[in-house]
Amino acid sequence: MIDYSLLSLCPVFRGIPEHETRQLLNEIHFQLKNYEKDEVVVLAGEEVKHLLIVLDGTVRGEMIDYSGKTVKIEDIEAPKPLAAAFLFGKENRFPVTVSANTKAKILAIPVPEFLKILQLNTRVLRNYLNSISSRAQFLSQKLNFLSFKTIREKVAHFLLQRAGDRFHSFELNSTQQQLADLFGVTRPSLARVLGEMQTEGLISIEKKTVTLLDKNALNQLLKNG
Amino acid sequence: MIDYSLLSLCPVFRGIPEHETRQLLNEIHFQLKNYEKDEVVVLAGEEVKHLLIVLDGTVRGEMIDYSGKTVKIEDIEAPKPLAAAFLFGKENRFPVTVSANTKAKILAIPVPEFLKILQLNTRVLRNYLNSISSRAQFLSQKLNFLSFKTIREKVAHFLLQRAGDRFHSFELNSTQQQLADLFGVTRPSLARVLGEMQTEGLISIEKKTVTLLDKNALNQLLKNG
DNA sequence: ATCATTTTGTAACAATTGATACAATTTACG
DNA sequence: CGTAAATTGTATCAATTGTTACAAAATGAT
Repeated sequence: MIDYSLLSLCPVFRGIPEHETRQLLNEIHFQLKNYEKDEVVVLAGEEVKHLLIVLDGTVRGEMIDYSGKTVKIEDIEAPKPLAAAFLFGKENRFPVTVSANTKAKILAIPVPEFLKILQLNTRVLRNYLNSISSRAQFLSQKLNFLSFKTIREKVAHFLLQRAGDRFHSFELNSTQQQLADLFGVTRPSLARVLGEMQTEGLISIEKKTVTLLDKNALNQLLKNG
Repeated sequence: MIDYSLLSLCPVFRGIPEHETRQLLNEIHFQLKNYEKDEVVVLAGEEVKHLLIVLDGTVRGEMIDYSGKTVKIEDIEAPKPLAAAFLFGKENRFPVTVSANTKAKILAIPVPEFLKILQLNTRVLRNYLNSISSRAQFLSQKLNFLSFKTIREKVAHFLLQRAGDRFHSFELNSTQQQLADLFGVTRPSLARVLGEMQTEGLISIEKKTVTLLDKNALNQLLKNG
């Protein structure tokens, strides 16, 4: 019924031998649900009572705006979990409405049963902790980055991080456009700031090599932000 | 040696009877470390190998900027954990250097031992999962909020969220200044946008009562952002 | 009710960034 | 090497927001 070799590709069960996964699932209650194309899997706002893992087919998450219309779409394929980050915490409700893109099979493990698994198997526990921790760290970094308001600050932060403690120059392996997208600004605006920083003697750019000429001044830019 | 009643006030051991906590700690290896005032507890960049819980005194986390100077300070008091969010995940290194503000006593539980506790006690597991999940959810919300670039978008999002699906008006219990701080903008800029929205017939403000006159238009603002 | 304090509305100007366009330079590839 | 494509530098103008200042309105305390 369940393709256990597929499950071991899922972030939660990664690195766990097939027979061990089979054994784990034997110890607990779970449900296998089949959905037809375009059938609704969960509604936004519904309480998250199960860990849902897509075993077959793909599903889509649709944001509903405040007037009730569909906005954004994100696809989730097998064998990915559906709401792994919302199983616990204060607001454990689905942020999106999920519908099946195709015929889909979904494994639903009730939260208390999943807790049992976490306590039975150290590897699953580590996998799960790692995945939500990584997510929190990723969000934290991104948030920290967004806290810099001006382009100058973002660039200074980026340059200093890339150079690290020891070095004063490094190779830039992305284009200005990619950088601009990362910063959420337009390409000409980024180029303007880079140009200004060069004329001010803060940095120098030679082809793809960036050299930091005045690290203290760059740091100063961050403090006064 | 350890004040177990204090430990039960710590987020990780919340709601666990004193004798149970004592029993749990008996099952594992841990260390109790004493620090003198201004002694360094951990260095930024060091790998996180233990869950650290402040049992006595207070410590401070100091960000080190790229030139090696101290920047920001955050105080952590007993009985709070030190790096609970960085025990797992890809980048499990301390983001800050931590020093003792006063004489301090710190409980250090090695990560593998903490994993044991998580598997022994469901309540501790739930506590810990809830705390890092809540953190991720909080960050996610904040990030989502910051994704709105213009003040109009931020205001529209805020208004629609506050009103919810059903209502068209609500009481504002904060001042414009507080709202402006929340949005990360200046007070006059916020007032300007609120004024514009009123003349455009999107909202009306009467004292502290905000009424949404055109929810569809407000939603439209978010989509085209 | 009156007065001091806080909050809000508004205006003028500066600073920053976005949008668009185009030339100069670099890169990739035959 | 030479040419097409991609990337970068730069300019101009519009839009948004910040800064500063001050008056109007609301609030709170006496």
